[in-house]
Amino acid sequence: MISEAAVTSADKLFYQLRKDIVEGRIAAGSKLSEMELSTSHAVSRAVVREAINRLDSCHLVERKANVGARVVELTSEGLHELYQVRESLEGMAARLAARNMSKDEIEQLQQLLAAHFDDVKDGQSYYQEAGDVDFHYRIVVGSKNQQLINILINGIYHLVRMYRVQLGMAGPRVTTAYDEHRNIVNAICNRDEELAEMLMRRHIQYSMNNIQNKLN
Amino acid sequence: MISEAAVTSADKLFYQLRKDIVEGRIAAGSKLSEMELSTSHAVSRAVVREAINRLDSCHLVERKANVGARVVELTSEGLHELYQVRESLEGMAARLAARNMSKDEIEQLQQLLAAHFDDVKDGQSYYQEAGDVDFHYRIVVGSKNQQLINILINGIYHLVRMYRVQLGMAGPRVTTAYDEHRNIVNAICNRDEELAEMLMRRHIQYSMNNIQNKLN
DNA sequence: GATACTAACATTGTCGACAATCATTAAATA
DNA sequence: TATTTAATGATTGTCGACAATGTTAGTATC
Repeated sequence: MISEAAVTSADKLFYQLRKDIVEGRIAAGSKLSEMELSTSHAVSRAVVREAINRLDSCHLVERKANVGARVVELTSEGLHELYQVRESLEGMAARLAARNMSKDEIEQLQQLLAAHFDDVKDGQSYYQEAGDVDFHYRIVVGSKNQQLINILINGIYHLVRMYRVQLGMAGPRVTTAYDEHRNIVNAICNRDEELAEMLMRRHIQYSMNNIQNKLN
Repeated sequence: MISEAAVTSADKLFYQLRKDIVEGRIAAGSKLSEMELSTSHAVSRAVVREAINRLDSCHLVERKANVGARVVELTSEGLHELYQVRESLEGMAARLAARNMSKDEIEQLQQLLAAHFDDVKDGQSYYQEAGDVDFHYRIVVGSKNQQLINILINGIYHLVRMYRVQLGMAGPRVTTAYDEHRNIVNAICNRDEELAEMLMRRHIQYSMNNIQNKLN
């Protein structure tokens, strides 16, 4: 989807730990011991420290000086706050995508949606999440705003995925999410910035309500 | 304004370098040499590396593996992108502030505005920027959204300040900005989320247009 | 003279050891 | 017995040295 070449050891460890945290192999709220990771992954503490620093950058762990780093906890408030930020940023992304996406990019987006539709029709809800992620990625990238792309893709999305993975995906939203996606694409295709932003914000609000239920 | 206790050496160096970059003592686009900083600040390269990593986290420098870190460049596009993100996030902050600020906090905000007004009346535009920064800080904090607070205050604001400091503050916006602030406070006081967000977004758009002129 | 290769240099990445700080436990005192 | 204090152990912070990579200058070849 998006290539992240790991050139240095710290890169590799960072990607590995990020994956382990997002997918729950390292439990939420648990402590990250530098020594332990150092021995288990066969690298020096320096690269462990650098990896942990980067996890801190994308808000997956919290560091305290002279104490250590803990994986963030998944709470109802945290999810709420995260999705408010997401609503705001992705709303802007949709607006900018309507302004800046090329005809080609829009066409590809429509094709993606068509493929997505076939999956829904055939009842293959298995691919739904990957499709959803891909959809949002393309719009964010289509905004052409590097700052925005960076904050969302290198930062917030991993935390979002952590909530989704560890709380389990919802079922009955598959088809309605498709309709929402279609309307957003139409707005972008019509270069209607205002509508694209509004629809994206609502889409994310619905999405949060859907996950929120799992947490209570 | 907001206390950041520097407990470790890396903290101190990070704050120092951040200040030097924001205020232009370390030129935009220049390279950060680990050895050089290590000797000039009398610390080991390990703390320099940690400090640089943190500068990377708040988008003040860009790192390339096996090559090094450079201070970001100040470009017209960069400013534009930054302010689009700011508009989106601070708009949401104003909305949430209208929802979540306590009566006390709102009253303090009004007092701040009154003091600000006295300054404007007396022609002391000198304090205008500090006042403006303080104003925006309080609304962001008033949102009570930790994720939002973190992204803005520990991340974006320093880059914003970098643009403002190095491009010089604008003059004729002092009084009109005051009016905009007053309207925003009124909306928050009336718990009008919709209006608060809209006014904040416009306020930031105006603010950007004002700085944009300096770059061309 | 321009280009490709090579070698020396400079810079970043990684490592293991030591110093500083925090957490825990045990002892002492009220 | 509850609370404070001291000492011990474990963990993080910092350091200097070595390894790996990128850069540059010089040489050779076409």
